[in-house]
Formats: sequence, C-alpha cells, structure tokens
Amino acid sequence: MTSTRARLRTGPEGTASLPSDGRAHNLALVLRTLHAAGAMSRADLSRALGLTRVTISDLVTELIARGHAVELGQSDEVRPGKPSILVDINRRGRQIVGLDLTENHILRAAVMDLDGTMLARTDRAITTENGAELTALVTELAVTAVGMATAPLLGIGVGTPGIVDSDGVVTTAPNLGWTDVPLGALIQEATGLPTLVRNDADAALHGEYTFGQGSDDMILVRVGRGVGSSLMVGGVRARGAHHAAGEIGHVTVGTDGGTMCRCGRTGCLETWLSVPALETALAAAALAEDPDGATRDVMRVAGERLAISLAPIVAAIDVEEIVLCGPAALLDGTLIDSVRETLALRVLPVIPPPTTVRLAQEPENTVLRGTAVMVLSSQLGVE
Amino acid sequence: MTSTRARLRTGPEGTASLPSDGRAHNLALVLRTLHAAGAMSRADLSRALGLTRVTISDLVTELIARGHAVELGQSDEVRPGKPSILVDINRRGRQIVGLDLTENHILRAAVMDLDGTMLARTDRAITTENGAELTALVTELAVTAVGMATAPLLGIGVGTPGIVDSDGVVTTAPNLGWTDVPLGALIQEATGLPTLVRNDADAALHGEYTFGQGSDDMILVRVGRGVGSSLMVGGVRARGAHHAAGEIGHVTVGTDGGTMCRCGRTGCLETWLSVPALETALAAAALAEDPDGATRDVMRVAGERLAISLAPIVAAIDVEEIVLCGPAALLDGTLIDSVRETLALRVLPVIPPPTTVRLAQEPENTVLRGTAVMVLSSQLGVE
DNA sequence: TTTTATTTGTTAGTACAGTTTACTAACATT
DNA sequence: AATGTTAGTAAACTGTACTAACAAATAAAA
Repeated sequence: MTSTRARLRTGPEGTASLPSDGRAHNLALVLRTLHAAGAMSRADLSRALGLTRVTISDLVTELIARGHAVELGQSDEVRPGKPSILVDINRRGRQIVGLDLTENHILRAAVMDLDGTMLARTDRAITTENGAELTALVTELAVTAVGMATAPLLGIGVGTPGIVDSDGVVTTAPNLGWTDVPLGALIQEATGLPTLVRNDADAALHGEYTFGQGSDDMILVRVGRGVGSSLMVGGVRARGAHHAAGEIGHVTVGTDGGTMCRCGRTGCLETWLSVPALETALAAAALAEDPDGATRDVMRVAGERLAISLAPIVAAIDVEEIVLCGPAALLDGTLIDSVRETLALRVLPVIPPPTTVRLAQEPENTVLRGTAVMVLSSQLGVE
Repeated sequence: MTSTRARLRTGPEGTASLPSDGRAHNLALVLRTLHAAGAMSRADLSRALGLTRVTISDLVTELIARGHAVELGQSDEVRPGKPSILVDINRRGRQIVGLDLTENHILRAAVMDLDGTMLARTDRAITTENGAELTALVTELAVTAVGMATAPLLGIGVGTPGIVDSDGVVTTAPNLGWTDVPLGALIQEATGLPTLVRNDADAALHGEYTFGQGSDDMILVRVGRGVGSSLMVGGVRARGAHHAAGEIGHVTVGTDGGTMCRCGRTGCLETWLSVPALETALAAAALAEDPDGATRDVMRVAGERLAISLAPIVAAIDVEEIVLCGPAALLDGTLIDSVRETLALRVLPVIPPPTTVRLAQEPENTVLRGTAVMVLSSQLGVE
C-alpha cells in the first residue's frame, strides 16, 4: 500500500494512561509542592496547582492518612476570612538513609530528614579489596544506619562509583572490584527497606539540582579518584543508551598527546584532572624553581583541559550551569578560573548570558543529600 | 523552622493532571500505534495498548468523527470468530505542508501525506538579502504549497536554520538575515493553518528518528553552509537553556590552532567541515602534486575534526548513533570512515557495542519529512 | 448439515477522579 | 450588629475507563 512504512516515535511514553495514574501524579505533585515551597494551606495548594479546593482537600486527606503529610495548625496571618490550616509534608516524621561509597578508603552513611538535614552519621574503613567482602561491609553499614533512625524510614539511597542500571545492579565499578553486583536487592533484603542505587555523580547532580538552585540544563563534574559527570538535560537526567551517560573520564582531550592513562591510552581527561593526577603534578611542582608559579600552571592546565572537553557538550546541550564537585582546595581558585576563561574562548555564546561555572555548595554532603532526593522522588512516583 | 529549605525539582512536569489529559494521551497513543504498525482492528489495538476493547472502541469512534482515522473494511484473515474491521490512521485523507529553508539559494516546499510520501513540490529562488522581503517570499511559498494540497491539511511545518523558540519565533538566523521574526505566526495568519517552526537540524533529527530507525540517544549532524546538530537524549530532543542546543558550529576543535572563522576566532568546527570550507580545501587539493591523496587527506582531516568535537558529547550522553546529514558526495567514504576511526580512538567504549555512525537515508528529504513528523506529533498533543 | 467454539464489537451498568454549585465556619471591617 | 471575605466541605454532575453480558459472524467439529 504505502511505500514508506514508518514508526512514529515521539518519546518514551508507550503506555496507555489511566485515571488512577493522574491521581498518583497529583498526589506526588502536592507533596513536591509542599517540599519545595514549604507549609501552605489547602487553598494555597489549589491556587498553586490549578486544581479546585475540593480536589486538593481530597488529595490532602489521603496524604495525611498515609502519613506523608501533616497539619501544622492555623496560620497566624491576619486578614479577613476563616483562618487557614497549614499543611506540610511530614518533614520530621519520616527519614531517609543515605550511603556514599565514593571516597577512597571509607564508606559513609547518614540518616537525614526530608529536608536533607543530617541527623546521624556513621562510617566504615574499607579494609578489603575483595568485592564480596566489601558488599557485606556495605550491607552491614546500611543495617547499622537503619538502626540509628528515629522515625519511620522512607527508604535507602546509595551513591556509588561505576555504572548502575535502573534495577540497582552495579554493572561495573572497577574501584570497588564489583561486576554485576545486585547491590540494591542485597541491601533491600538485609534491611527490608526500598533501596535505590545510583551512580555517585548522578546522586550529586540531583543533590545540587534540588538543594543548590540548580538549572534544568546543567552538568555536574565530579573530581575524585577518577573523573565522572552527570547531566541534566531539559530537567531530566541523561541516562544514556547503555546507562553510561556521564562517563567522560576516558575521553581524549586535545590534539597534542598527553600522559599515559591506566586505560592504556594517552591524553584522557583523568590524566589531567583526577585527584591522584593533580597530587602527582603538584608534588613535582613543589620541587620546581618557582613552586608557586609551577603550582598555578598545574591548576591552569587542568582547568583548560576540563574546559576543552566540556566545550562541545556545553554547546551541544546549551548548558546553563557547570558545577564542580570535589576537593575545594584543589578546584577553587586558579583551576575554576581557568575553566571559565577557556570555556569563554572555545564556545561562541549564541545568546547571553554565558554558562556559569561554580563549585558544589557542600561537596562532602552533596552525594548523601542527592541520594535522599532520589529516594524521595522515587517514593513520589518520579523516575 | 528548617535550616535547609530546598526545592524538590524533579523534572519539567509541574502541572496537575486531569482525566481529560489522560484521554488526550490515549487518543494520541492510538493514532501513533496505527501510524507505526499500520492498519489493525479495535481488538488488536486493545491487545497492543492494554486498554479494553470497549475503551478502544470509544477512542476509535472519536478519532473517526474527527477525521483522523478511517475504517478500511473487513480483514480477510481466515480464522474462527467474527471478522474484524481494520482501522487505520487517515493516511491519504489528510496532508501536511513542509518548508525547508536550509539550502543556500532556494526555498523548498512540499505537500506530503501522513506517511511522509512526497505528493507535490514547489520552490522559490532566493532573490533578496533583505530579511523582510524574504519573509514575504516564504509566506507566499507557503500559501502556494497550501494551494497544491488535495486533501485537508493538518498543518504546516517549517525547518529553518538559526535559533527558534517554542512559539515559532526565529530568534536569530544570520544566513537569512532574520532576528526575532515571528515566522510561525505570520504563516499561520497567511494560511489559516497551524504552523510549527523548528530549527532545520531539529526537524532532520525527528525525520531520521521516525523514518530512519533512529535511536533514543542519537546525534544528527547537519553539514551545509554551516554545521549544526540536534540531539535526542533519552527519546526527547534536547532544547537547551536558551533554545540553542545543537549549535556546535563555532566550538573550537583541538589544541593546535586552525583557520580563521567568520565568527572572528580560529579553529571552529565550521572551518573544517562546512560545505564551503570543504569545497575550498578540495579546490586546493585538486592542484596538489597528488590530487587523489590530497583530497583524501582533506576528507580524513574533516572527519577527524568532527569526531574530536563529538567525542566528549558521545561519552557524556552515551550516544548510540550518529547520523550525518548533508551532501553524500562529500560525507560518504573517507570522511565518515575517518569519523568512525577517530571516535574509536578517543572514546573508551564502556559497554559494547560502540556508537554507530551513518549517513541520513535521504538527506534531501530528511528536513521536509521531519517537519511532517513534527506537525503530526504536535497535532497529537506531543511536545 | 447441525452443533460447538471462537472472536469481534456493542450495550448496559459500575467505579473513580475531578468539577461545579452551594453551603457552613470563622474571621476583619465598618 | 451588619457586611464582606476566605477556608474548607457536602452533594450532584461530567467524563473516563472498567466489568459483565450479549449478538453477529465465522471456522471447526460432530
């Protein structure tokens, strides 16, 4: 009949929509609005979301019954009319456990409330190179952290280096000696709590997006033992065709060679920017004739190389904001200035203002906060 | 009250969901399914979408009443039970007008059916450098094309170089001498038809995605007078913070200088890869001692430079497929091979298979088909 | 040839989500 | 004390999709 038989593909949505889906969406929307804007009355919610007061009342009743929302009593604002009753998400009544597995020799865990406030912390030294033993250590840490919670837990969030699929299986994590480890399922079994495992940079991105005035089009670059990144594109995190989006550590930078990388090639971003690479370069600089100048040079070059590799991404995605997450002692100052300068030289800003470059707000907590955000989002039916 | 007051931002969906939204979604879903898989019975649709036969019947009734779907008569398959009635999208009964403004000296227009089949064509030579006169020429062309339609038109799609906002205003199009031209509104007024204006690379991306077995994570690179691109990230086109996603023509490539660009800087991708740049280089190569070798060198270098600038993007987005859209005489062969080789050298494939690189299927029609896809999608409530 | 099984599409009635309309309660203002 | 305003709720209505039941049309079996 027709010469061309095409597939009209218009996005990921391939499933039919039921009225109950809309209900779930609206319930989540109410909670998100409360989480974002703070306590407000049912009438406020009605105005904010465009649903009627009747519907909002119904939704709020259901949320309170579930324990997700609470009434805080009458608002004290002075104006005509019946005083309103403030409703808020159950901020203190629910908690989240977060695990951060990104540091070199230590596993960190924390109990947080729904605002991301740190309520308790614990950690474990990494005493083994064996993947299975490490898995046991992580689950034990999770169980311990769960025991420290003082309110019902919504779930557990884990930020780990490596590639993680959407079911919480760590496909590859060379630093931790893991291949196809079903970490999410293991922790879920040990604790009985819904567990969400994500790449550390992805967690950090969500943390910075939510708690750091993030943009809908941003890149977070995580500098640690290696270099990773995570991208928000149009308000949605890029996942990639193989769940490997953000893995920019082993992209060749520049056309003028470079140092040999542990991946066997030369000129990878990691050879210029990772913490070990920087420390080696700084140690050499300290012995130079002009240590201060040599140190600045190291930082300047590292920033340049990062900017060189980011420039095509910035242009292609039209990125608004770049956030660097890592040791401020290394990243702040010369390095970040160099990133800004080089980026301005290599990307023609089509429309001002140009891309901003900044450090993460609390680099040491960004991943943990991010895991909390992801757990909450997941509970609200997002992702 | 709380020390940290955060915004829980979890994506673009900030609006409440009404039951009617679900209905619209399901109507669109039925049409998309028919468009993709061809004519089928109501019972088939029910099985494919998971809705009941009753609901599907109701949806189909509405679509037929609107003129978007038609009954094709009984299926002739032999099996027990009442014969089914085939339903199909109204492929021939509705048409779409597409405009392609990307070529150097000519404006192209076509009437297409919903399968993207070309039914009629017309064009206009660009006889002016004046932006306003050109606008008049484009609207006149649109009116002419509308007059060539032989069935009711769903709308008009326009693919233009430059940056276009979501309301169809061309913010910047240096090649056409346009700044803040409300092209969509002008054509809509002149023709009385809903008009969708998009960047040419974005249109080509949609065309290739729909008609070319595209991937959910792909880049389309358009090589013409300049170099542009468009990215599909997770099945959604990247728009960018300033509607400028894909503008990679003026990113500096490499760290070894380059030719002066019309933007005033050196080493831009356009200085290596655009059609004018390639033609200049090829003319020089033809005078060399070894014309064939010199020609191959030109192509090889152009491919290298494209791959160098794409490498960070490929890694960051975890791209599955790269499509080149432009003159096959230039792009096919040495150039595209060089892209493949250089990409393999500069990106460490985390998980096989690696990114594929190919040419667009019918480069000269890709943009036009893409505009048709966009108009149809838009009619179905997508975007 | 008759009966049985199967499949399609429709009608009738139900559950659920959200709306409109109309109400009570509680306040400030005059 | 009268008036107007705002919050929250109750009842009835609209729209969406569901289950249950059925007629029509056919192939396959008896």
